Amino acid sequence: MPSGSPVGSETLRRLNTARVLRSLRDQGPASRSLVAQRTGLAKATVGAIVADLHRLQAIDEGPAATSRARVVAGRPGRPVALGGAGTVGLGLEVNVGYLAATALDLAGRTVISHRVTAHTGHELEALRELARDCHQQLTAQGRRIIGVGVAVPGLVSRERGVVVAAPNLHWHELDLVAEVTKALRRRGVQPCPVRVDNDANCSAVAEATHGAARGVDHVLFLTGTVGLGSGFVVDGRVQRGSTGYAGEVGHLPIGGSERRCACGRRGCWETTVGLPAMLRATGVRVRDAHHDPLAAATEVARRARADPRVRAGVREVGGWLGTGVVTIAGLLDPAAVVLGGYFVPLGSLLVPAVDRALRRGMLGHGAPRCAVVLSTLGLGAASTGAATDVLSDVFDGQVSLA
Amino acid sequence: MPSGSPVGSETLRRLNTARVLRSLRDQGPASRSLVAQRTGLAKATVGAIVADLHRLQAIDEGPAATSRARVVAGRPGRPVALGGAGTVGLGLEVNVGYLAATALDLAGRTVISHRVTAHTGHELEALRELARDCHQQLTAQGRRIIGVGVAVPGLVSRERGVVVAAPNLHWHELDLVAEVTKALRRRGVQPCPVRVDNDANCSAVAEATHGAARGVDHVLFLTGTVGLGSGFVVDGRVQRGSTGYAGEVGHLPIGGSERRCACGRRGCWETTVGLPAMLRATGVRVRDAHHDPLAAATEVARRARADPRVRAGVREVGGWLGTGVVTIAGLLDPAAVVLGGYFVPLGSLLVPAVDRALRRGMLGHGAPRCAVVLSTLGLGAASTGAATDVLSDVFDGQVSLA
DNA sequence: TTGACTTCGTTCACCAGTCGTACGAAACTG
DNA sequence: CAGTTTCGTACGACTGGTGAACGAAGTCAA
Repeated sequence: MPSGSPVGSETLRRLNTARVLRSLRDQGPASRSLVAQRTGLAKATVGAIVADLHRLQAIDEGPAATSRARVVAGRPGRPVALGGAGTVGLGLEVNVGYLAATALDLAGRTVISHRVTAHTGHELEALRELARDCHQQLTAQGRRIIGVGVAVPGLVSRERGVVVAAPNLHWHELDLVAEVTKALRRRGVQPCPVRVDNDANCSAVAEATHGAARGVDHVLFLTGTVGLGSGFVVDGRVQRGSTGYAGEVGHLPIGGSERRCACGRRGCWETTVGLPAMLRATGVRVRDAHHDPLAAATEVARRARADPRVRAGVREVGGWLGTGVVTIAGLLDPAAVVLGGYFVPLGSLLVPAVDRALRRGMLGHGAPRCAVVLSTLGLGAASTGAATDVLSDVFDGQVSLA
Repeated sequence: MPSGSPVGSETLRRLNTARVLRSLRDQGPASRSLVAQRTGLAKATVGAIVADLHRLQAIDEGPAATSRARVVAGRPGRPVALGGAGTVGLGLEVNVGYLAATALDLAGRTVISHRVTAHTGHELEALRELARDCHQQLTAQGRRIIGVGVAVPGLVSRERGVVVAAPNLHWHELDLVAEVTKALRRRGVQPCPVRVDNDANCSAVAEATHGAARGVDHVLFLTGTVGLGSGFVVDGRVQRGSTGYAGEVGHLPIGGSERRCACGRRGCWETTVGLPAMLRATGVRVRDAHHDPLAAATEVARRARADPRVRAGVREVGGWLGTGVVTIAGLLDPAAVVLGGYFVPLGSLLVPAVDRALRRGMLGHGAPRCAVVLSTLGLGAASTGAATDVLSDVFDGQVSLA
């Protein structure tokens, strides 16, 4: 129960502005009068809020509907839609060898989408440069950046803005928020807030908002790489647990494997469903699988089409995947499970396996079964999610646009 | 993201009133001026809010501090404390053969604490009567009942106010909210809102607010009965998942048991840590264990003191309990795990076992380990939690006291 | 005892925000 | 072109929070 800041009348405006924004996002463009109806606010209030948003270039005001489309008599309303040329959230992803950037406007449209490679070991410099470039590009367009989110493959402390440990990048206790903030500092420009998050969490947000599970309230995202990542998103917000370690599923004792895990223990789930386990089960050998899990999985999928033994191997891994999903889904009760990462190329075999496990394993009670779907966002997921997370502060009324 | 109701100025007052109440609850009694400092509100605002609360008998105004206790010069403040004779939340628990009632005031003090037995099959009548009695008793004291929460051993739909299935009570699709509301209806008295919840969820709330994990932000509660119940409480609120089945941990595939479960499948966790499993592992035979798990566990504990083989059995079950806790805690990342139900009498053996499993099983990364503690609330836990849940609407600012 | 000093709680004028009503604007209908 | 319907805004009333000012109620020291 965070104490937050004292509640004055500007909070009221922020909350009601957020109401209007959510209505426009979730129920589509509408006239002021319809928005008033949908939100329960007075017409005058909506008028004032829309005027504010217009001034901030957060919305587009369409022309009156053409006469043929209208049904009733009376003065036609001027439809208002999210968009405008003003406000964006910027999401950045750092990873081994590459970086990605996505900027989204309030309507969820992609304003910037970059992907650059970086020399291993020089990711931080590349990130600083990418952040600067995007910032410059957006401000040159006259846009205001609500905030910057950075997705990192590792453990992060959100409160401190620090990457606690990102082994693949060889980062430890790196104050990434400070780094990026410094990179964006420029004279005459007020600094925009920067935050850090785990890349799987970001991807989860992206899938729950723009991707395969768009609009679903409780979404479990599982991504296969060399290890395993996950994120649980409720109403657009990641559930983090007390220390932020919630969702570190790779090392849960699931699957009863006796193989020793990289973490030093035995029985970790990822020793049965990580990419190495998949390659082992299928007998497929791929060079440099660690550096490109997607290519490796695509190769496995290709071989599986011809070779029944490879298919059987994929199904075996799918079984372990299903076992874990049953446990996690039984505990969290998501409405949808999204599989991402290397699971995607193998989806045609893995999704049915997980689905079957869920059908067998979940308690019935007549509840609607949770859906299993494949990630649709691909490589831009993490940066998209980071940008979305920044924007959701506005839609939640936690932050003012002004 | 629930749409809620439109935000007017009375919402502002509700939110700020909640701020004041939380400050008094979490940081103790204080003068108006200190509350203003703690909440960030203006002195004038706090004065107005306190006046409102006083009028509603939600607070007690103490005398000025005695001169000897004071440190600084200046006019002494009149300390304000939660309490008053006005506002309470009422919690009811139905179970097989007995019912319990707890009424709490805003300070968390127990105003009513009843426990009655009921003939099996007649629990609903007994519940109606108990609700009526408590209601009458409280209104006779001039108290206002914010709401009534009913704890039920079974699956409930909170939105519909319906008990979906409570096998032990032989209830199916029972509209319990309607039943209790009807029982409380009386001419001249405005109806007070009634809600239903699972009993384990209620107990979890109670432990996280008044019990063994008081004040902890993320609390996992596990209660052993014939089966297994759980609840995950974040900042005083139960996490329910998309369909309300979150926390149905008994039938998760944990522990690798091959024994057939009552649900018809194999491998359910409760076949290794439920009361029958404990009796099996220890070789202790108790008559009517199903009807009094606590007595059965107490008998096991007694025998364990003398017989090392019984101790070994308890430890074996403790090991399975630990395995499951590691999985669940790894996923949810609670700051504390509270063991309740039949686990309590066996705590001196089970807590160390679970603790050990956590030490071995959780990823380190230097994070503070999550604590394992025993429930302290005993049989009143569920009704206390139901009452607490009702009151937390006030502390969250979702409901006005007026 | 008394006056200086400090802190508390309230009063008051002001501001921000929402609401309902009224009214002009902008369409359609016949 | 008058009648009708709906849209969007202007305006006054009301609620609630805020800072400044002020009386109240203590302590402290001469």
